[in-house]
Amino acid sequence: METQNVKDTVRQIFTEYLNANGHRKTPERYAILDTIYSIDGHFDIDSLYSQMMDQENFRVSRATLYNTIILLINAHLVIKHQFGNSSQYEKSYNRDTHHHLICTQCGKVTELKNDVLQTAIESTKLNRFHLSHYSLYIYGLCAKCVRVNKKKKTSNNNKKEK
Amino acid sequence: METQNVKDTVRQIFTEYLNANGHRKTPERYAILDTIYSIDGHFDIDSLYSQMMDQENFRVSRATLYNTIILLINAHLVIKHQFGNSSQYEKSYNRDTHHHLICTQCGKVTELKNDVLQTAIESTKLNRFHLSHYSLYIYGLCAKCVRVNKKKKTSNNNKKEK
DNA sequence: GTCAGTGCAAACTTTTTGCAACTAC
DNA sequence: GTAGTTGCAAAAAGTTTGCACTGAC
Repeated sequence: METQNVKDTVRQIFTEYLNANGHRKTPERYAILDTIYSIDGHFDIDSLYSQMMDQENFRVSRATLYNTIILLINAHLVIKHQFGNSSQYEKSYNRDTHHHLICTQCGKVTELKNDVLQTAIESTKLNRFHLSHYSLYIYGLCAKCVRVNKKKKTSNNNKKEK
Repeated sequence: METQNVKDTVRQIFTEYLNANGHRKTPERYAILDTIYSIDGHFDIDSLYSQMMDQENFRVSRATLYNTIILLINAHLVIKHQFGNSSQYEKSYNRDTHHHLICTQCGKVTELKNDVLQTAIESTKLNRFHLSHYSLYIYGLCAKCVRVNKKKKTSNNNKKEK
């Protein structure tokens, strides 16, 4: 599906959600939705704020961003993650299910797509619990940081030998 | 393994970690470790602070709690979670690997033990990434909240019909 | 016209930091 | 003795809230 198509579809879904819940259809809300669906990967409130100011030239307050994000989460158009210090978000419509590799050293987040894993999680029987969505965070060292650590170790050993 | 045994073992592991990294073995650090290994399930800094004050009668500052927790995470004796607003922690030595069911309505966190799932995750091939640990968070509604919602829905329908 | 939604600033919460006092080594 | 640690308070960072104003309905 093309980007524009996706944007149209999610706008429609959002409209239905707003109608169904008696919320108003404000220009801010659609501008925020549009901006989010222009972003690939993760973002936090601050970078969304900058993006709207600089790229889209649309002025909204942070309070409105927080308010709207909650609506979008409820409409299943955005999902929320909590790695690092601030909450991270990402668009969720028309996206493949994926998992996250998080480097504990540099904080870099990489997406991992794996059908076997996905099936295993989704077919798990849950007692007395009604699944909505899930997040798998895999922590470790990215290739770059493994290299950095090896170098550091070598230079430390040299120091000790002196 | 008995609780006291576990406590002795983790104290020993912590000592080795502190020695290996040139950190001092202060009474605060051991008191914090001990308290953490008295807690079942998750805790945040605030509840750890209260627990040390009230139950253990040991006065430490929050700053020291934050500092020490980082050491314990590095020593693989504690793991950190980020559901809800504040960071949650739990002891990790001698604990079965488990996953988390998080109710999106009431925030209740339940542990889920599932070997099939665990094996599936651990046997996943990761390209250019060196795994350290992982967290699977499953979001949805707990049995209680499903019931609450059903009731609410019914009473809403009644309202509409009036 | 009405009330939900917005912007702004202040408040609040959680975590980090700077610095003087303390203490493990 | 001297550096690593601690406690305290202040600062920072992220998020929520109160309130007057605005605009969607």
